[in-house]
Amino acid sequence: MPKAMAHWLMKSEPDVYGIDHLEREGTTLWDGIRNYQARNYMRTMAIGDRAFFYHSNAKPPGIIGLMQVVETGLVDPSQFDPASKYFDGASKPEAPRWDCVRLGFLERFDALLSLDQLRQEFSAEDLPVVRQGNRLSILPVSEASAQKLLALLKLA
DNA sequence: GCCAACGTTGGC
DNA sequence: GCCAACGTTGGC
Repeated sequence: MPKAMAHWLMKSEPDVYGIDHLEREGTTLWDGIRNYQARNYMRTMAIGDRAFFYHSNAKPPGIIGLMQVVETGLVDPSQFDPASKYFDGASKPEAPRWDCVRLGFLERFDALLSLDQLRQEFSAEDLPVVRQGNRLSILPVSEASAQKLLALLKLA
């Protein structure tokens, strides 16, 4: 039996890169991740995995769309670009410190599922993004929570 | 604009 | 290896 696809939650600020940008471009390199835990989660992603697109620093913040992993194990080019805010002088091309994945647009939901609503429906154990102070921009979503999220998002 | 949470850095 | 200082995230 094939391994079941995993689900993720990935944050981005809509003013910087939101669901509108992704819908327009079709796919995007999820670059600029400079947190080891988030990077390590990306390393465990497989092609076909799905990710909920979460708008952070938005009014209100919440889940707005669905993406699919289309390419894995890519070197993040911004770490070598001195003009980039994500430039990392300590990372060497022969041993890149940061990598990323490519994500494809799947769906934009009719209504955003706000953080307030998420807090009503999920505990911090079931969906870590609702935990106060959680700054990690990439989080795993359990299969049960993913199915519940999809049901809630389709209902809206 | 404030500030809680928390990862990272650097002195020792 | 400890931990204080610092910087960043991101909700409010």
